[in-house]
Amino acid sequence: MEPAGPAASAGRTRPVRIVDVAALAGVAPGTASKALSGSGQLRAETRERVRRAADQLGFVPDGVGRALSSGRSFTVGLLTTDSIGRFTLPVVLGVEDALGAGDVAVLLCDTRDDPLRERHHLRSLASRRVDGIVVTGRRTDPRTPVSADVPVVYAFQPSRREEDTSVVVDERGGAVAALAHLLALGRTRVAHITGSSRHAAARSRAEAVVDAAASAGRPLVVDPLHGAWSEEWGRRAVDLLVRQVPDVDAVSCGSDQIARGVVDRLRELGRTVPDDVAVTGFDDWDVMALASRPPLTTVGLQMHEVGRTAARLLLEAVDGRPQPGTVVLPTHLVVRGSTVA
Amino acid sequence: MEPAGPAASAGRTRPVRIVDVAALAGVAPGTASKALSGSGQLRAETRERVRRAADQLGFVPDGVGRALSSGRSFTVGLLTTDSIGRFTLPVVLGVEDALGAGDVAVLLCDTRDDPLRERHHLRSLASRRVDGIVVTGRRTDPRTPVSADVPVVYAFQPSRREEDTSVVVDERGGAVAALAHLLALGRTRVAHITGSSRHAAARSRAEAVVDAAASAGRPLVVDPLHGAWSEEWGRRAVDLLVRQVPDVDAVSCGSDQIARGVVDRLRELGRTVPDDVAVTGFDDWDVMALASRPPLTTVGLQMHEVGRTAARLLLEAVDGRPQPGTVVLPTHLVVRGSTVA
DNA sequence: GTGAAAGCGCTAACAT
DNA sequence: ATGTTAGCGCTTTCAC
Repeated sequence: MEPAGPAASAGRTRPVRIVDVAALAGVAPGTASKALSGSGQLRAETRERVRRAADQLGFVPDGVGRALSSGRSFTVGLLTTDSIGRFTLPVVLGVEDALGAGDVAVLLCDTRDDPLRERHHLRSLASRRVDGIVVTGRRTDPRTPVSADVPVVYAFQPSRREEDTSVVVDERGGAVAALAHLLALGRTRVAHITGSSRHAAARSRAEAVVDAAASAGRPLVVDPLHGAWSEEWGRRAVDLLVRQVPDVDAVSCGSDQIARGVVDRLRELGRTVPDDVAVTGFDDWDVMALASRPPLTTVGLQMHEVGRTAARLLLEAVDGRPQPGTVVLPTHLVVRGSTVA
Repeated sequence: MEPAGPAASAGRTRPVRIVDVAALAGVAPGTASKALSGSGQLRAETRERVRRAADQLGFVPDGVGRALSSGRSFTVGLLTTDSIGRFTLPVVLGVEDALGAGDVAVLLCDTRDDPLRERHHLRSLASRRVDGIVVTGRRTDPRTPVSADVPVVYAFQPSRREEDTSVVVDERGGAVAALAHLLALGRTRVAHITGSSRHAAARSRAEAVVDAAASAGRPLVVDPLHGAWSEEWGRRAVDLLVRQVPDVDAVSCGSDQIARGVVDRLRELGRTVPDDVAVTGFDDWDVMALASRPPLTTVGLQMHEVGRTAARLLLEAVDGRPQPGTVVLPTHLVVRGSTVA
């Protein structure tokens, strides 16, 4: 098993080990280890000499050996409960970003909502001695906690157990901000169109809008319209809405997809957006928000930041400073043509 | 460092090692190892006894120890050259799918098109002693090969070096199939609207359409219109097109986004799709293809299969059976309402 | 067919 | 401040 693969390119030389570095630098392996890891008490000159030797030989420490002796693998697991999609993707990237910058690597595990697969992956992660696990999922409904022997942080989809560490987005705050924006524009007859009430996201956003509208003295003109998370539903909901409330002048939507359908249908019915009706979306999904005519005012979720924060909290926990509880990250209202001309 | 973390849940017991299993089964550690890995010559009865002991203790072999002694980490790297997106995502999932099913884990590395980051990640992968690397990227332009000491397979975006192993999609074939479909429908005045000619994908698809149209005796009514990969360009291109060729009766598009813009604008101009003008997309991106009115006939790319195939080829190479050269995967024409009523 | 022993490459505790 | 020693958990010769 010496020089095997033909696909190699540059230096297919027997890998350099720390003993080689130590020998070249004229020190003991243990000393070389300390010098390179920055631990222990070494003369600066020695440290430098070892470092140069390592550079010269192109030494890349063997993470496997290190993991075995140190008990830390410098690797974390990233468990996505449903297939990575539009929502989880930025979370994944945020995690990778925050971790990869150090030298912690990320093991990707996709469970596809299958408990069997989840167990399999947790086993696999355990056997690889990961230092911690980030769990993420597309829905916001709290999930059953995973059982692991290492710290776990939940990103976007929180754990049902409150003392676990979760990082979520302030959906209610975002929904309220969008509504406040509409009211500040002088709109008085606002409706809310959103997705299935079986999703916590739809429920909490709708509740927040209803409450905020009521306490502003401008209750919604109709109860929230629940349907699918699709453009098609957005279009259909508009038909229902204008029949009931012909003079509606603002629509707050539960997603950008719905909002795009709403905008399209309003235009087809001869209503001008935003002059006749102002519309807000939710998610700030560029593909929808920017392609819409006019582009959508919407609530940005900063999913990337959710991932980064989760990664940071995980590293803290791995270092023995767990932070139980849920961190709620603020959203960000992005104002575009669907509310102001 | 015994029972440390507070975040754990179920069995925070000192991990079971193979010596424990061996002791319970009444054999030597080496024998237990053989029994569990299925190697060596053992009496079936012994093998079974060890297996039961392992089950009973809930033994999960330590991958780190195993990697160190066996030289194989049962882990591969997944290097995405540009941020994982709509195209690379299914590839990533395909890779994870094909690998995770066995017990090979996937280390996720996102380089964001930054050569420095790429080097950093390659180093990280090398230090973790991955058994191989899958490289993927959103563009189809061949890329500079990566240099690694382990087998590498390129997925979707091929390597510039032909003897490397690459898995790509038959874009030309897909483009030709879409055109053939339009011609079979009896359309005679076909145009092609696509993305920037700086993308290999736009160029090769356009060339294929031009050639196939010409050799079918139905040359395109205008040269391919190159622009952006956006709905907006699709809409604008329609305006240009109908001015030049008022009686155009089919449009082949380089992407679903463009196709959706084309369909929308045609409808706004009073042309019926597909009766007056038939339109084909490319990618089969559900968000666009299904939300379009009518839904798009389009070329499915089977990116998931690209990932799976790449993973399989990588495992072969890791096992000492490299398969140099490029594998071209077929596309799949999905017929919907934008070409047939 | 099974046991004993020697490492894989590194770090950490202890000696010096 | 540096060298020495003893493992981390597993696999893999090589004896028996």
